[in-house]
Formats: sequence, structure tokens, C-alpha cells
Amino acid sequence: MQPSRPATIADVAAAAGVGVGTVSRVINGAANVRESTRATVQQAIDRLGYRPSHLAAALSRGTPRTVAIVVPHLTSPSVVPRLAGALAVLGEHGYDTVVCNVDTPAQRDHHLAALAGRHRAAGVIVVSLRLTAAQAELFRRSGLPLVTIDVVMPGVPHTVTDDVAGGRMAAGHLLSLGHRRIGFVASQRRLTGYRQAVAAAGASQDPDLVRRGPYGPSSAEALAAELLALPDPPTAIFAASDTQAIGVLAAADRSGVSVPGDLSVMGFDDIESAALLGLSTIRQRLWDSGAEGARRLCALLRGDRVVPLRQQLALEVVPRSSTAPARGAAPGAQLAATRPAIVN
Amino acid sequence: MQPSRPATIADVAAAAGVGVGTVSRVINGAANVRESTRATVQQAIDRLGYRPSHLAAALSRGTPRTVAIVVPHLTSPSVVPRLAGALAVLGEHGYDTVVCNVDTPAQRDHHLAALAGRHRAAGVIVVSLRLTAAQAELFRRSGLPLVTIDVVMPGVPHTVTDDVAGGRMAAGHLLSLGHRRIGFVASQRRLTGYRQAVAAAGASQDPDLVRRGPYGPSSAEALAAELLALPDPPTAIFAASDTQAIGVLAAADRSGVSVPGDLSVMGFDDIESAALLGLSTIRQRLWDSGAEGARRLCALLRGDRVVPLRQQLALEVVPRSSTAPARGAAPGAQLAATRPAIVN
DNA sequence: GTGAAAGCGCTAACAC
DNA sequence: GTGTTAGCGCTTTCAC
Repeated sequence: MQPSRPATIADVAAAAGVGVGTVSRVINGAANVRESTRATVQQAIDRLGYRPSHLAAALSRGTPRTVAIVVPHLTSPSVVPRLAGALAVLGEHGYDTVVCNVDTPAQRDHHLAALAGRHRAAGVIVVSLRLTAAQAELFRRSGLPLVTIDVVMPGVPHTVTDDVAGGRMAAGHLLSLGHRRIGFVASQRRLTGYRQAVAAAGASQDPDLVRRGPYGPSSAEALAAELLALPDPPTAIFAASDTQAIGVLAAADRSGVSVPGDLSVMGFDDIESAALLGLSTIRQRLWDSGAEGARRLCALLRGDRVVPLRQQLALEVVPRSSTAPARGAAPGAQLAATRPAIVN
Repeated sequence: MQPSRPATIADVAAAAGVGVGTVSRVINGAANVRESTRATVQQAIDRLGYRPSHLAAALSRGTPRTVAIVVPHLTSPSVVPRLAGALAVLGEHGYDTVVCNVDTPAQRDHHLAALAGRHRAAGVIVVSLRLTAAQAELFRRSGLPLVTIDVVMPGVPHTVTDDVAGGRMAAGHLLSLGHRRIGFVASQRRLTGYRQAVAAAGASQDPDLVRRGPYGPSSAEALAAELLALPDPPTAIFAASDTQAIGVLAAADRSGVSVPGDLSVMGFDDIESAALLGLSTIRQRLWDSGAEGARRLCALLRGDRVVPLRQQLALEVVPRSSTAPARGAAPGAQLAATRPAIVN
């Protein structure tokens, strides 16, 4: 027999013959309640089919148990593991997570403005998205706890990787295979690391080997095609993301250049299809970055200070079968794994 | 100059010299407010930096503007597009979306129980997850609007595909290429369609050709290996999902069977890597299924009746380069596209 | 068109 | 330990 009107805490209190305060304590598992009282109240709760109102509790408490996470391009393969990592941690801590997917600048501004509103979320995680100065200021003034992942924001805790080191690692792997003309496709910070490694190894620093362009596999494919059409083409190409590396693979395929025979290709991120494609890459612990960002937000929410602001996650070279020793490389050159070549 | 205490609607009312009711009307864009009054109020709002409380509004209104979506295995490639589709539609309708990722039965029960709580969400979308009778009953009694995607629930609006037809389409494609011994890996409903098509074509119905096992590429790989080891192995294999088809491709590779030369492989779903791998498949409009489910939930939330309960989305054959005419097939056999072979 | 007042259902501070 | 009470900040009748 369900009551027509949903039971409230007052109904439970009345039914149990206690005050609402006591019921509240029982619901929230407060310590100072006599066991017998607790039992009585619990019975009333069960009998009435009472379910606490999330909304009323949050309003009364002054803050929702909800966190918002803003992610760019949910369909892009590198953000999903991050989101999953964050959801897992947030869930463990009892937070609901509202996900804001951003595909356009307008959407970004819309979501950010909405989240800065009162009682929208207890805290916010921003992934891979740069805020405008005004937006940053809005958050600062609203006092809304904020952390970022994969993007640096002054004064805000952020979880990132050392892209410069990553660039060095990628170039280093190729150099160790004996490559001396290494092409590069996109992204400033990783380029810096690439340059450092290439310079240190005394390999070719031909500016023609460096191509920058918008993110995305198709543009990377075009840039790679340019590199391959060079009079003295590179023997290896480092792309700043796996997505772009896939474009490079496509360009190689289209140009009749065999990988890794004629060309070694190196990606960055280690997204899921990288393994499928046998793509050598620099692994970034994407799931962990989401989890860590969430963990830091929870700390903030608990009132803890989060220091240092910058948390840097480790990177790792994952050699697969898209990289191989350069033809005629010194015999000491490191051997790459054989290519699994699921597709053929 | 920020007030130390966040401005409330009462502050705005006082500042504008009007009643709170009027301020509320302005905030919510109600029609019956004189233009001059609206302007005055708006000024006060801006001056005080007032931001309405989401929580208080929802509590007062009696329902949150939040929808929950429960998805299994966020990291699995077929759910992400669905989630993205749902988020897009819900966002357009002004709903916040809390995402509940479910990796274990315990998590599923936990989330479902929590969502059934009062004022947790205005409505719920469940993706690819079967509820227990008790859970279904809980939702029914709580009156919480519910829709499902990719799973049938009696009495609940659901957006699904015709798996039987899909199975027929897949088998049909392979049959049209001249294959007569077609293996099958996993999933009951799609199997039915496969059987229908195979029977109608008078092709081999050897029960040895049908293998069922748990979802996942590794188990599919094992099952496919069994099929390939048969004395009279199939010339084509239909896997009930792209993920499993990828396992089949791996098995073929490992057994030295060339695709599509010796073996045609057909998947189901058209996940993102299907295109990368040149996998022929049955395309399911995943994004649309999410969007449609969300649309139906919004209708429910608006108070509209949603009929018919079952919404069936169309499927489509996508021939790529993992399928080719059977050796010695009749000359009339349909030609498959050439394999792009990004990886090689 | 606009103001006043009664909730929405809970938490937390305070008294007993 | 437990009851009482005052908010939390808004929406929504209902008068005027």
C-alpha cells in the first residue's frame, strides 16, 4: 500500500514517534543515535517506503553532491578513458557526475557559464580545454573548486604530462633505431622535446621535416604526404597524437610507402586502436589522469589544500610494429617488435 | 565589489524595489512582466552578480532538471556514440546529464537503487542493461520516467534495432558473395537472422559452424580459431559485433589465413575502428540511438505519451575490404570494395 | 502586472 | 540522545 503522496522525513518522524532530527541522523548514519531508536526509525522508513530527497538535502546543506566534468569531443578516443577514470573515483566518493560534452566554442562557453551558476555543482573538472581569462576569473570569484586535466591553468590544480619529455622519448626511440631524418607532424610542446633529442643526437634538423597543422587525422595525412613527397624524405615520422599517426599511416599506404619497412611511424597517447594497428607510441595513462584529477577535486572539496598545483604523470615508450631499425642502421640499433598485423 | 554573501532572489527584489515573485518571473522569462520592470530587475541582477540557485529552483518546482543515463562499460566503443547522442539532445532540452558507468553487476544495482531515490533525476535512460524484476518494479512504482536503449523492457519505451534482420543482412551479404559455409560467433538474436538467411539460400547449416561464447574479442578469437581448425572450415565468418570481429581477424592472422582472400569476415555495429580496419559490417546508427532515446525521454518528461513503445532503428550493410567473393563463386557474385589496408 | 505568503523536504544549531 | 526550530532560495497560488 503506497501512500499517494511520497513520504517525507516528517511522516517518518511521526510514524516512528520521534523528531525529524533523529530521522535525519538515522538516514545519514550519525553516531549518536540509540540502537533501539535507530531500529524503530528504520522500520518506519521501510514501512512508508520513504526515500530521502536529494534536492532538499543538498539545498539545506548548502551544496550539491554533484560534480561536473567538461570534456571536449567525447567521441575522440583519448578523452573516454579519462572520463571513465574520473567517473570511477567520483562515484566512489559519493558524487554524481554531470558530463558536459563540448564540440564547439559556443558549447564550451555555454556549459562553463551554466556551471558557474549557483548550486550547479560542488566542483568542476575541465579536461583539455583552455578557459578564457574572463571564465577563469568567473570561477575564481565564484569560489567553485576547479581542477584541470591535460591543460595548465595558473593557480588551478592540474594533472598533465610532460610533453617535452614525451617528444624527447619519441624522437629518442626513433634515433635509437638508427633514424637520422625524422619528420614531425603538429603540436608545439612535443615538438620542443623532439628538437632537443634530435639536436642532441646530431641528427637532421631540416626545418622541412617539421609540419604543423590542425588536429585531426585527415590534416595529418596531408602533412605526412608532403613529407613523403620530399626529395629526401624522412625515414621516420613522429606524430603528436595517435589520431594523427593514423593519418600518417594512411598517407604512407596511399603513397605506397611500406611501414615499417620504408618508414617508421610513432604516435602519442596509446589510444585503444593503437594496439589494434600495431602503432608504436608514447603511452599516456589516460584513465589514471582522469582518476587523479578527480581525486584532487575531491581533496579540494574536502577542504584540503592541493599542492603542488602541478601533478605530472609518467610517460612510457610502447614499441610496436610501426617502427623498425632504419635501413643500413648500425647493427647495434634496437630491434622493434614484430608487427602483429591484424589487418593485412 | 562582491557581496560576501551570495545574492539571493530576495536581495535582487529589494535592490530593484519589487517583490520576489516578479524577480522570479524575470528570471524564467515569464510573459506577464512590464518591460520597464524587467529592465529594472535585470539591472539589479547584473549589479549584484546574482545567480539563481539551481537547487532551490528544483526543490521548489518539485523536480530536478537533471537526467541520469546508465551505461555499461564506458570504455567499450559502441556505447560512447550512444552517450554522445543522448548528451547532445538532453543538453539542447536544458537538462544536465549525470552519467552512471557500470562495469559490474554490483555497480549496476548500486546506481539503479540510488537513481530510484527521490529527486535524484527527472528521468532515466538505461543503455544495454537488463533490469531485474525488482528494479523494474521499483521504477514503475516510483513513477520515474524511464526509457531504454538497445534493450527491451516490457512497458517501457525502448529504442532498439532489429537484430534478426541484421543477422539476415550480414548473412545475406556473404551469401551474395558466393559463400556457402559461413561461420557464426555469438549472440542469440542475430543468430536467428543468420539462420533464416542461410536456410533460405540453401547454404550449409552445419551446426559446427555456430559458436557461442561470452562477449569480448579474446573469446571471439578463440572461437574463430576453432572454426578455422575445422576439417572443412568456413569461407566466411559473421561475428555478432565488431569487437568480436576484431577477435576473428586476429585469429585469422594468427592461423595464417588471409582476409579476405581465404576468409571473409563480417562484423556488426560499425564502431570507429571498423573503418580503420577495413572491416565489413552492419552499421547501426549508434549516435542516433542515443539521441532518439533521449528524445523519447524528453517527451515523457513533457508529459506526452510515447507510442509505440518500441522504436526500431534501421540497419545498413557496409561492405569494406574484409569481405570478398568466395573462391570459385559464380561470376555474378557481388564485388566487395578493395581493402584500404591502412596497416600493412 | 505585481506583492505577499505558503510551501518544497531537508540539515544543523541549540536546548533539554 | 533526542526534540524543536530556523533557515536553505526558490516557485507558485492568490489577492490586489
